[in-house]
Amino acid sequence: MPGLVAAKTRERVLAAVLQTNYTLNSAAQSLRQRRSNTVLVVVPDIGNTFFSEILGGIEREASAAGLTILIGDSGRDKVREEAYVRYLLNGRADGALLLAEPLAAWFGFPAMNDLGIKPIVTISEVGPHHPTTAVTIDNEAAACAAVSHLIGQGHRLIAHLTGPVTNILTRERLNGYRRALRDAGLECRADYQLPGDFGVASGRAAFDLYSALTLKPTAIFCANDETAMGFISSAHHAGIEVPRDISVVGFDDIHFAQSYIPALTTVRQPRAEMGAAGMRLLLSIIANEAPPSIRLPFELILRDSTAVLPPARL
Amino acid sequence: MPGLVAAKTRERVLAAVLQTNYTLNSAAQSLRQRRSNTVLVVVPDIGNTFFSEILGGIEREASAAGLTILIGDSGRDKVREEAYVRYLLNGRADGALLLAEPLAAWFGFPAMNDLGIKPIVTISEVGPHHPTTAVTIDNEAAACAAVSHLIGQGHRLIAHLTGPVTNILTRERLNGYRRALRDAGLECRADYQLPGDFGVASGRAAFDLYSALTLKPTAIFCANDETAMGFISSAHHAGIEVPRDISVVGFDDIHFAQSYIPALTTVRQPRAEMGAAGMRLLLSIIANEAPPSIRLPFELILRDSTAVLPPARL
DNA sequence: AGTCGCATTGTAAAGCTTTACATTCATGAT
DNA sequence: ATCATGAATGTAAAGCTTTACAATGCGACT
Repeated sequence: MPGLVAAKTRERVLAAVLQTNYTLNSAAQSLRQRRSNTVLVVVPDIGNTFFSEILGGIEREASAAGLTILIGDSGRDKVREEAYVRYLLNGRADGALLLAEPLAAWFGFPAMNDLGIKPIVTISEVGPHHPTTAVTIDNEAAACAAVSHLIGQGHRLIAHLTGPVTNILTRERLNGYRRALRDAGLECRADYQLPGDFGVASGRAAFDLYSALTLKPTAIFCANDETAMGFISSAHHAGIEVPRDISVVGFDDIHFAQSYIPALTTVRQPRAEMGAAGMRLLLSIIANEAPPSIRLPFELILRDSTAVLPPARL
Repeated sequence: MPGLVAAKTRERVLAAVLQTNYTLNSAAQSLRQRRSNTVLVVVPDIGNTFFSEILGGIEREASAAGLTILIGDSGRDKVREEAYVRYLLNGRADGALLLAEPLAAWFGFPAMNDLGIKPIVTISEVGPHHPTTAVTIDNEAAACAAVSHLIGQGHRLIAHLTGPVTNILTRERLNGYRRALRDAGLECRADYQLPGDFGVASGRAAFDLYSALTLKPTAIFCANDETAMGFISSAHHAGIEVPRDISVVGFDDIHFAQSYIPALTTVRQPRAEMGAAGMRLLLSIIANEAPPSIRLPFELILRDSTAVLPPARL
């Protein structure tokens, strides 16, 4: 390899390259190398800011490894997600990073299962039916910490605005909520569990349910920040102020949480790091290793949407 | 073509396909077809919610046309954006949709200019130096409408929180702001133009500048919703309430604008439609047509962050 | 009945890069 | 001086699909 090529030869080649506008054709490259140097990232909803920061982490790690990321928006739609499964089978991507609980489709192809190691990593949500290597936080502990904080502030009547029933995160956070109440010897009322779906609108709708309650909760733990904002927004329009009349805790610490009025008390997930860690796991799997799943720490961020319960209201 | 293939032959082939787990290899396909059936979408910041909805529109139109979209986050970084230019040259994408003013790099390759028609469409921002086919709104008129609304509410002292100086949108919206003032015979004070950069933090910083003004504006027109939220958030912490003490108008009508407290008066851009229209333009260019640029209508959305100026304060 | 044309099927090449292998050359050692 | 070893260069094939072209066959028309 010493001389590699003579200087003048190199020069002539480079000149020719410039003249001809020669560039590598990545299709031919992929074909011969039998890999695409691309990883697929499937997000359930690209409009949801929660995923953006994760994508940032993924992107950073991917470009460091010289990989391209192909972002697919499944819209939580089965058919669309199945279309993305094809991307792996077609060789358009070497592996997939799923930002939602993986559908069965990801495991329905022998080609996928033939490999002892599946080039799939799940971030944030881990599926109980089809376990993959995953990056998560301890949602139950986080929810428990959030609710315990409210209890510490003197709240005894604490509602929970849940996520969509089918989602694993919803169940985990609900369990954490229940555990915190139980540990404090508080009652776990069924009518205090308000249904939501992680969307702003469902937060608004939840406020109507709250309004209809005869014994009003003094605090509410929301399954994510968006629903919390929807709830607070509706409350504001009804003359109910946060945290004066009710304390609200969110989940995720999305970008706008700290600029909201009131600034939102919430649980921060290290989203960029989750994305980066997920990508590193995937690279490791593609390199035929079998890395263990990762659980990252969460952090309770105290801001202005929660307050100590005035003694008079106890 | 009548019989095409006999039923039993078809059956046998299909059986073989199943047995062998045969799937089309897209690399080979791209290589032979000399196109990738993929379009590149370059966003300056995937974490910015403004772009999400545009992406949604692009995605919808693309999947209808059987195309894959490859989303690249340039991070407003020249080097990274130049890397994406390669995607076109490499044949990894058949065309590009740019969600920011295109850099010179997009036009630096003969291969690109050789084609009379460049497979590039710009959405939202159109570059004056390197004009491409584009989808825009009339930013100047929109800004003018927003400021005129404030004037109609009795405001005479109206500030403007600008975007980053290098951005074309900043200039257009600033022009609209000035025009509205001029048309109303109002003074256009230099110290009422507060610098921003479309980020929440710059909105916060702008509030400090506002605080330092001796003659306080009674209204402010912000170049986008994020800076408006930053401004309002800081104001709130300082005991200045919107719209009681100052009216605020944003721009973009991002997802959270209506759930903000107060709900934001803002200019709505038809983002999904802008994305869809951009994709249609690109498809048309790829099909070797030369479609004209498109200008879509905007809409002034009146919410709670603006109010009629009390006569006492005139 | 022969020829022409249409339709279908089959075969081969093109598309561009990478990898593997063979060949050549040079250098060092026996 | 010859052989062996290593490096460097050159050649060919592989990777998978699509497209173009040739060939085959059948039916219809003259």
